[in-house]
Amino acid sequence: MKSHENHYSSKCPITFALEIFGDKWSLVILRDILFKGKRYYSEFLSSPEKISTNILASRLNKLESEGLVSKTQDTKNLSKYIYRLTDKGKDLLPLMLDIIEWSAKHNPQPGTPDNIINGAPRNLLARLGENREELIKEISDNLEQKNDSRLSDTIKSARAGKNGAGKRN
Amino acid sequence: MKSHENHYSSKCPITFALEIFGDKWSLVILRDILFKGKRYYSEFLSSPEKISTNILASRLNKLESEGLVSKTQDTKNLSKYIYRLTDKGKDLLPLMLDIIEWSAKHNPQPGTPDNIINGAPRNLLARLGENREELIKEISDNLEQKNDSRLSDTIKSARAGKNGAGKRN
DNA sequence: CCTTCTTCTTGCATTATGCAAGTACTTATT
DNA sequence: AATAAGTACTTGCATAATGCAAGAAGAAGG
Repeated sequence: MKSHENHYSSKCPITFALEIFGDKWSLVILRDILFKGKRYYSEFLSSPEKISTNILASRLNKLESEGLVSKTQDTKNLSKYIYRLTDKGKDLLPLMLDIIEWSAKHNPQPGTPDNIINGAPRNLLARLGENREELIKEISDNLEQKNDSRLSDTIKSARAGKNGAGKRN
Repeated sequence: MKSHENHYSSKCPITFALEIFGDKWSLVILRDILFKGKRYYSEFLSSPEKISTNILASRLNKLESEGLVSKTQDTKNLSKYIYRLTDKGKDLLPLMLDIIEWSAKHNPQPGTPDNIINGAPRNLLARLGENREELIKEISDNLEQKNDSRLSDTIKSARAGKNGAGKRN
């Protein structure tokens, strides 16, 4: 990046944000971490959207350099790296929930199971309407959980994704 | 788009949303309508981000076909068209406000005027914290206003943008 | 060792975006 | 009426971003 294009300059907040995560893949990666509990390169690769390896590497690198994601070596397997959200990355949770709500409202999907409303888990949407702040805190607090048994039903269903009748695309 | 790529299929809400406005320019256009009160092609062209004419035309066309924006001929000048947000487009306002809040928190900008916090108007941020729903309703209701004199201070300052000490980039 | 796992990198094809010029219609000016 | 200026685009070509397939390098497992 040339110095006169530095985005830490006087500019609109929308432009600032778009330069950091306004591409085709960054929010998909953040979704995988936030809602699917993913942490490894290979886990991101296995998502249904099929990001290619070079793009994934470059996005993870950018997200790390922007301070949204941290990268640490897995002490149990030195060829693996653990990607986690920083506080700056976790602060995107409200935004992600807004996207989910908007899509749930405007993406009519006939014939999906009862517990999924337009691609979003029903109880996640319900809790969004009831107590948004509580849900945000719960998801945020549970980010480091490795064992599903300690997770709430809301988070479990969110991580399960297309549970029930999964017709893939 | 091939039929098997139709985004109205069983898929995650994040992916659904990204296919509609997850590009470099859509949210910039929506920002101009929501916060700057812009409605004409030439007004979008004059934004500091300098979108090129072909991209602007194709994005407006896509936003219209996705139902976020409506296009009507200006009865006072038949060579002009008015672009407005539909309800589906207006429903992105909470998302836009979250982006603004995130950027305001994480985009440190030294030496900007007192009324601008990291690129966002101070009183907009204040009202976001105090009564978010009221602010959303106010901005939404005032979208059709042509005459600035009837707008609240919050909306006026938001539309003014880099008011005070505008160093451009 | 030798194979497999894991995280990338590299080279090349395809798609998206950027830039400059041109077109068609409408409005304003002379 | 003729000309110029305004407005919303389109078109052709250059550059940049993304997609795909293969390969490289260190770690783990047998």
